[in-house]
Amino acid sequence: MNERRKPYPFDQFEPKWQRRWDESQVFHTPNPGEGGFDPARSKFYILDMFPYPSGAGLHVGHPEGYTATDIIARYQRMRGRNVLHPMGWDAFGLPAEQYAIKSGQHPAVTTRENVAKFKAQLKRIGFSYDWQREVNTTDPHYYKWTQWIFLKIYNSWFNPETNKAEPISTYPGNNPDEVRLAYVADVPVNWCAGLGTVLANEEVIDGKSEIGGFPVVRRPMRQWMLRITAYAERLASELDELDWPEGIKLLQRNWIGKSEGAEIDFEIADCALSGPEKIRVFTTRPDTLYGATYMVLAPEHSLVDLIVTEEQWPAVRDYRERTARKSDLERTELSKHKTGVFTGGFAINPANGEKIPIWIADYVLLGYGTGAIMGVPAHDARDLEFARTFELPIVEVVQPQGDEPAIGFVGEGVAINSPVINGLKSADAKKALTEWLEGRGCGKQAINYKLRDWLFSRQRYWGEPFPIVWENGKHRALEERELPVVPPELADYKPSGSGDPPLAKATDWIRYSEKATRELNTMPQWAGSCWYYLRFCDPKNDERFVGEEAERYWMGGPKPGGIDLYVGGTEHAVLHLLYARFWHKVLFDLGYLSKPEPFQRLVNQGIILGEDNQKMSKSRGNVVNPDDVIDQHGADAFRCYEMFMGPLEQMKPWSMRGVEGVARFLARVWRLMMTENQAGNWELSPRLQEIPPDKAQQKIVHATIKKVTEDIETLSFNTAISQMMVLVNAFTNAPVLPVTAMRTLLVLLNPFAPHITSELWEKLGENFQGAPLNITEVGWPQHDDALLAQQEVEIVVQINGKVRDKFRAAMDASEETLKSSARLLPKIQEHLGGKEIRKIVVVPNKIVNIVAN
RNA sequence: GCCGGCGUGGCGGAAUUGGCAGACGCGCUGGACUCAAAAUCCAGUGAUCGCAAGAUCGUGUGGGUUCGAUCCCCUCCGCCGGCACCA
Repeated sequence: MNERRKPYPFDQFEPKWQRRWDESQVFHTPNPGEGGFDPARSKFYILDMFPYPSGAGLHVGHPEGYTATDIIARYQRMRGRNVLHPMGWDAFGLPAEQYAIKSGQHPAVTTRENVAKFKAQLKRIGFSYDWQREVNTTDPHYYKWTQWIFLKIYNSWFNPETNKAEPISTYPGNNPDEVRLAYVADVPVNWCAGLGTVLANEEVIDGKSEIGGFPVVRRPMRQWMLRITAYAERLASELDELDWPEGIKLLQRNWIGKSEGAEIDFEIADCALSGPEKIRVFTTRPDTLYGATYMVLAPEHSLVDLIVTEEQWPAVRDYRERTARKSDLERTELSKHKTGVFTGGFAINPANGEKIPIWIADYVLLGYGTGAIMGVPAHDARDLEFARTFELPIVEVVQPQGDEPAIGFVGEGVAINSPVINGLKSADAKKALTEWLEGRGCGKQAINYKLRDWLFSRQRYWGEPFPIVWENGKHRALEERELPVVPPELADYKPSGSGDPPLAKATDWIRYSEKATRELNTMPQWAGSCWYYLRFCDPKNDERFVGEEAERYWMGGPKPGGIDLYVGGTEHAVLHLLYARFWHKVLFDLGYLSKPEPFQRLVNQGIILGEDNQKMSKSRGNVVNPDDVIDQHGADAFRCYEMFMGPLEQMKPWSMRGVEGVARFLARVWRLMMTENQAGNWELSPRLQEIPPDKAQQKIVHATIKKVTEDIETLSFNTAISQMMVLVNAFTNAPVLPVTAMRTLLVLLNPFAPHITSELWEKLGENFQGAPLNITEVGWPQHDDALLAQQEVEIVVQINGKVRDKFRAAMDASEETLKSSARLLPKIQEHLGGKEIRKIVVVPNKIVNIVAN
């Protein structure tokens, strides 16, 4: 007999319960207005980041967050709330397309297979999703509305007066295409030849593509952009009210990168050209204007052509060409030392009227601020390096408060050598100088953001087509009734390499009408995940992206964010979480949504490492497959181990031994209530009896109710499980087991291990009355503080902070009583010897510390 | 370089308005059961010294505050994550 006997028959009852849940649809949550909806209950929307269904199937990292949310979903149902707990598929993406390129198989086929695999795996873990709400971003019924939302964005503009998005019809200007929230622009983009597509800034890491690690180069291309920068201020400030980890908020704030300062206009000296051209710079340190001894423009700056002199022209042209050829990677690597070229032109420092040389250098970026800076070498590290390289003058204008040298001092101090603001502290000097400039019409207060507009088009097949057609070189939106725009079948999905999208090959499909042709780009993978949480509220609605009542109910509530808890990985801290907030705010502004934010509370689960403490990867051979774990130890053990490993948010290594330990715990729970008869069948333990628990048992049961409840609320699942282990250990050798105590244990354990607890609950019900037959109908227990109260406490006695003895004393005994009892202890007397007591510190119910020498 | 997080037994981790460090689990050691093994149950398990009672040391390093510090402050070291010429 090779098959090792299971320590308890999970292999029989786990599939049984999963089938029953499926058949009875117990975890289906009706919407308001539907049959079975109970308006008396409050809502709880708990969401997982939906996965990309890859061919590799689920790995143990996915179910970590999913188990956490499942525990809370089941817990909240038992607390009597209407719980929305859905799952779906973020299924547009590169692997399916690349597989299609190789095999010719349509990506939809691959996707369908992978989804089936993922779904089967998730069901095997016993998650309580409402599968009637399943969504798939590649389903035309879904992406119809993704395209619809794009049209809303396209047909809106951001009104700075009202600080929100409005329909484009309210725009008073005469060229609405200039202000649309979705627009076309010739912009320097991140072109990735390896992937055959452009990428968003967020998708480029160290000059390489986030996916695949191919080199990325800057190249001007005509692309769709979303005006996310209009929302920079709100995206940053409205983070304040959200219950997110501070670290993630900071990551987003840094990405948005707000900085306050001033814009200052420098006149061009000896300008041979007609018209008073000026060069505008942005600075966060207007107080250092007197120290500006030169100026630098980005090589691509449009004014360079106007100011460069005859004899400097060859050098400038050469430098520009070299800069253009550099990839982002090279530009980063070469950032160590400064390069640049003098243009031959000069500008006038508006503070002191001095003539300062204008340079170009690639350390000044076209995309940030105005693409031009004033060089203040004394008080900026980069400017100092540049000035030293090219021997430009250095003028100190800030006096440090300490004894550091003024040159190279970048902190705040006192203004010097600056007639208008001398003696002022930096903060006041900034304000004073900005006002002074404003008065003379050559400067004003300004705010800048690092955030760029979102490059929203991709040269791919497997993505949402844009609901846009082109006619006479102009873009135009399709009508709502023309949605969804479904991509054509193709024989060859390969990108052309030139930047032409694969859709260019579908010559029939392209032709929209006699005169108009379709947009050939597709949307990036982020599009579908920007709003899937809304679709979950009402996934089958064909009239609207989400029904109004469903949206109000599930996405409503007293807080700014509608979703009560969102769990997922940190890798989405600035991508998905920023994009989704942006779309949400646009839809909110246009009146389609109840709340300005989507995700009220966010929790990031930590990465699970392999047993070797390394990141799991195929090449290392340390990947753990959930199916194998479930085969051996069952779904309940798998779930409990995932939670018992350590704090949810922490990175931690997998351990098969650890799984065994948790499986042993569940087996002990099983054997607590079941025994094996001589025929080898499990039957109810004769130790179970309908008697009240004794005092000690009652105390531990209520201590466990308290601890497990609190720990679920704070997502401290590991310590909740420990406490239940303590309880089981305490009952393991009891001659008689009170049924009520066992029932409480089963309810507490149910969210963690739903199968074994359902099975045992049912077995108990067959022999003992007085409880619902199904554990899902049971309410969550409440602990009784009176039962936890102690009459006696142990008092620790220390001498000079070292524990020397302990004694028991009545609860809330007076300080005097504790003092004298402690001093009378023989061990204490011995230790004190001839020492003189200088002081006695008493902490009631805890400690007596005798200070002596 | 800048920003953020973390550092506790052989291992995963627990403990915080500053009050018995090491809960729970793994591993290990011994015992019970067994012809034997597995499984299960019981006991022990931070280090050093000691037959023992017990003593001393101990939460990355060094210092400080305090009757008392894993917890608060300062210094340094290490690891992880993010940003990276952002003017």
